[in-house]
Amino acid sequence: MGPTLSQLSPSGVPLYQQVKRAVLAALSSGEWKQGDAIPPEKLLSERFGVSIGTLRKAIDELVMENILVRHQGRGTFVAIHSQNQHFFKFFRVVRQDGEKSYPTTTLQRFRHVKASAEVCEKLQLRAGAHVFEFINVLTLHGQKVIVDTISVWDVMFSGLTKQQLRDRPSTLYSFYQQMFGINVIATDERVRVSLADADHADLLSVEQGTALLELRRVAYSFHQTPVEWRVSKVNTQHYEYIGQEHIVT
Amino acid sequence: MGPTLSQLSPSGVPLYQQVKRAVLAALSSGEWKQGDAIPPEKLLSERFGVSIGTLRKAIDELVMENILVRHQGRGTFVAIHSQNQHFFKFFRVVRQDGEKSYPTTTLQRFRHVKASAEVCEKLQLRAGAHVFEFINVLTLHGQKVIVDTISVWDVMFSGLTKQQLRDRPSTLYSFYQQMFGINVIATDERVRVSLADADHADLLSVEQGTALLELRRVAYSFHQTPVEWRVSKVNTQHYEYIGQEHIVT
DNA sequence: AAGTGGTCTAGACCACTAC
DNA sequence: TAGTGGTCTAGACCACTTA
Repeated sequence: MGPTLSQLSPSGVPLYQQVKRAVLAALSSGEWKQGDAIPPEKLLSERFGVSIGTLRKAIDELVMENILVRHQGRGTFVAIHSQNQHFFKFFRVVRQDGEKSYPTTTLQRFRHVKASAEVCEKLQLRAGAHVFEFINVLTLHGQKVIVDTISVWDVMFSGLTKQQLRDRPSTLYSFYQQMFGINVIATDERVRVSLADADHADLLSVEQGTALLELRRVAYSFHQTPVEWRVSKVNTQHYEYIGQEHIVT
Repeated sequence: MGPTLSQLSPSGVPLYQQVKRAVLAALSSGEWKQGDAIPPEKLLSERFGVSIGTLRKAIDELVMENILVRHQGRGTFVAIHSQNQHFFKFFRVVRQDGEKSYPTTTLQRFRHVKASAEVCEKLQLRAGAHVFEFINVLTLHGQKVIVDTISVWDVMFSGLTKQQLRDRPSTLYSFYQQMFGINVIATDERVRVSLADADHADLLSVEQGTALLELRRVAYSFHQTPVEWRVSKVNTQHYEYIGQEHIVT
């Protein structure tokens, strides 16, 4: 254990933000892994040399960002993506009657290719970098509703295979965590309309030229590092996308 | 001023949440209006009979929900919708290069009609209630991009006229605040694809049958009271919808 | 019973704003 | 200079979980 934060930095940066950074550092260094309980608040406040109130303010923000989860009486844990409510933070397609359902995934294609200019830009890669590109078809209530085309940097996901993707027992982001130690904590998602090409029409069992919802998403890990580029095409005949949900007051 | 909250309610509900409710009550009663500074924290903590820390926790949550805005050294204010960053919380259509721009609005139609079954459901009105229904065309960078069809309950917006809507100097939600004391604080927005009918094709200068993005939004005030039902049709040829924005960590 | 997070207090001092 | 919100402390007691 090093020196306390308050001794290190009279930098004008609030203490609780320094604590937050230190916790994030411990997370991305792998000191605490997904599903782990982190040390109790009392212990952490001593480790960082701050009061319990300051420590709690730092943890509060990390909880708000879905990076940690608190359970009264049990402890504070590193968030797991496969948990219900967290999953639907990132998966926002529901039936038009509002019914939420877990999708089942079918891996359609898996390639190792040179990244296109667009992929390089979105993933902040230098030109000529290679990516794994794979296509998933998602089924909801027995209907094929979504086609995901996903690109990830081959260096970051070194060793990724078709078989691993097929066999993963959990959600994709949970798989990223378990196999590669990569935590998806935020996304930037844009929506537009596009028309089904021959491939998508086939995969979704619709006519070519059918209007589809097109989601374009960059997923980020700690320190705003982009880790995944995804284009989803959604058949919204019976489904819809949750753009903004009610904030309860 | 009444008795303090802590004396009133040993109900098991956390004090800071009771404080939050009391502040919301003062807001919806009109004691503090949009743009007003609310009393200083010290004073409020005495009024509600709680410590400054507890009072701050209540205010913190209201700030997080964009209902209040803090300015260090100046005070805490009731949020105004026409403020830049707040406006784009609700208006989430941007150019595909990411450029944000304020829309200009043209009122296309204004009617006083019996609410349809769907409108009754969304606004939680009893069958047979009447609404004002009006249609706006929104222009971005000189192009007609969005058609909004908006319904509000006539009782809640009593006296609303075509002329008022045409002459309003500010955003629609700011207008709701100023003229009717109605604060929009949250929305529930769903997105799907639809094809342009003759009317929308005409208003947007596109071919009939063009694929458009369809946003279906319920806007809520305090206590989850629905105040507006809106269906927006967006031409996403050069624009896109922000589904989820990056959370900075 | 022991240990965890959840709430709450009663201050202190600092940074910023207005006068 | 006075008044505001922003940060921070060093506790206390409560509610919940686990054993």
